[in-house]
Amino acid sequence: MTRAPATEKGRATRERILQAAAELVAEKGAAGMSLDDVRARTGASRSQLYHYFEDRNDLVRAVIDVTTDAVLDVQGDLIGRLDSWAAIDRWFDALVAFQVERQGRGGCPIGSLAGQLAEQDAGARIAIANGLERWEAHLRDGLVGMKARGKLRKDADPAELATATMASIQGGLLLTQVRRDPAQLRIALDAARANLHQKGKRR
Amino acid sequence: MTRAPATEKGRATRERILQAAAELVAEKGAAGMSLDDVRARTGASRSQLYHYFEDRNDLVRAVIDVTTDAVLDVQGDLIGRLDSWAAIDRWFDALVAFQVERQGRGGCPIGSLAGQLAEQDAGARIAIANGLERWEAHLRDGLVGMKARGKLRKDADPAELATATMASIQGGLLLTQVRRDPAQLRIALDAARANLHQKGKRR
DNA sequence: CATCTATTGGACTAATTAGTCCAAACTGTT
DNA sequence: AACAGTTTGGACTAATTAGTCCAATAGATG
Repeated sequence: MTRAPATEKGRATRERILQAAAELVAEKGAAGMSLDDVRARTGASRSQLYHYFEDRNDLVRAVIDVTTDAVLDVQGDLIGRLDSWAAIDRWFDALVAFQVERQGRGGCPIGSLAGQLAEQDAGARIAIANGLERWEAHLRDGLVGMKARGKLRKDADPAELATATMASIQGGLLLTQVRRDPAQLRIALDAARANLHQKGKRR
Repeated sequence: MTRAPATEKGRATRERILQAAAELVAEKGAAGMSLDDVRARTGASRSQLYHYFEDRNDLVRAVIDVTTDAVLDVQGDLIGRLDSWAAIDRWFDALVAFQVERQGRGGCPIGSLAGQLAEQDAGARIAIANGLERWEAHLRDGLVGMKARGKLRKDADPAELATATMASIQGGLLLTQVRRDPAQLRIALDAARANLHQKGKRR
């Protein structure tokens, strides 16, 4: 049978494979990651790949989860308490700073996978949706808290605000990636911030 | 030599190949489109592919351009005169309606290619950037006109507003695609609209 | 130690891939 | 009809791909 490692050694092997696969997907895209690449980078044998993963798709889906973990991890504390304007500003600034550092390369590691996999593999699409949901939940929770403390107008809908903000983030990252210009994300986030502050309900 | 067809017949062949390639990229992703797929769908021989295109990458880049044409074309008149609130609302409504019709599938044909190609092929990245720029230019032009006619506040920056709006569109489409829920785009566009109306300058 | 399971090596298959090349067929021009 | 350039057919190469299978080894457990 495949899948869950029973020993510590097995767990380490699985981890090694998964880590290498995630790197390769980030470097060469999901379609560009080959099992031979993974083997070359880890020294693992074919048997090991198929011992810990059903098949290629299973590995890719695991990569999505591990990539989500990494994205949330890199945002660290910032994302944990998004319940004040100052915290949100710090978070936005960090997102932009990260893109400046990377010179606009790479886009969103999760969002990029959407275009690559959403229409090709239903399981992958769900995994990506889950990843984005985990992300969005942090913001939504923060906004709920802010509303409770009267920092948001009374008829504001934290869920919708969180969604609109995520859209600005993803779109801003996409434009940043394609144009190699972090200012694109800055502009999108400034607009997202204004929308959060927005006082009047529309539509 | 390759490239430009000299006769009408040649032009038709090139067009047939390009059309099939664009369909296949839309269906199976850029990496999933194989030259044999194109051959099968068009009945073209290998020589024909390499007669009209340098290589696979050249074909993909041509697909990007033709896809951009199609995206702008489908938005037809709506996109030509985005110089009133009513026109913008009609445009947004049409974008959402289109996603409802497609049940949230597919995302943005251009934006999806970004995640697939931006980091793998510099030429493709440029082509995508050009495509998005052509799109954004329509909105920017409309906003410039609105500002001239006093429909936008005096210190509004049409270029930045257009960029922020494009980010909302792309992000909204990405969320719609991943979640199979056109309401995601609706929410993003409502926020974009509010931002366009925005009176106060921030930052 | 004996045994059972987890882990690993690696040969092998079968299919698909992009790209090259040469000769044939077609088309318009003189 | 003869010629020149364009277009086409398709065999061929060389590389890469995911996946299967069997036997060997390592490690834990009684």
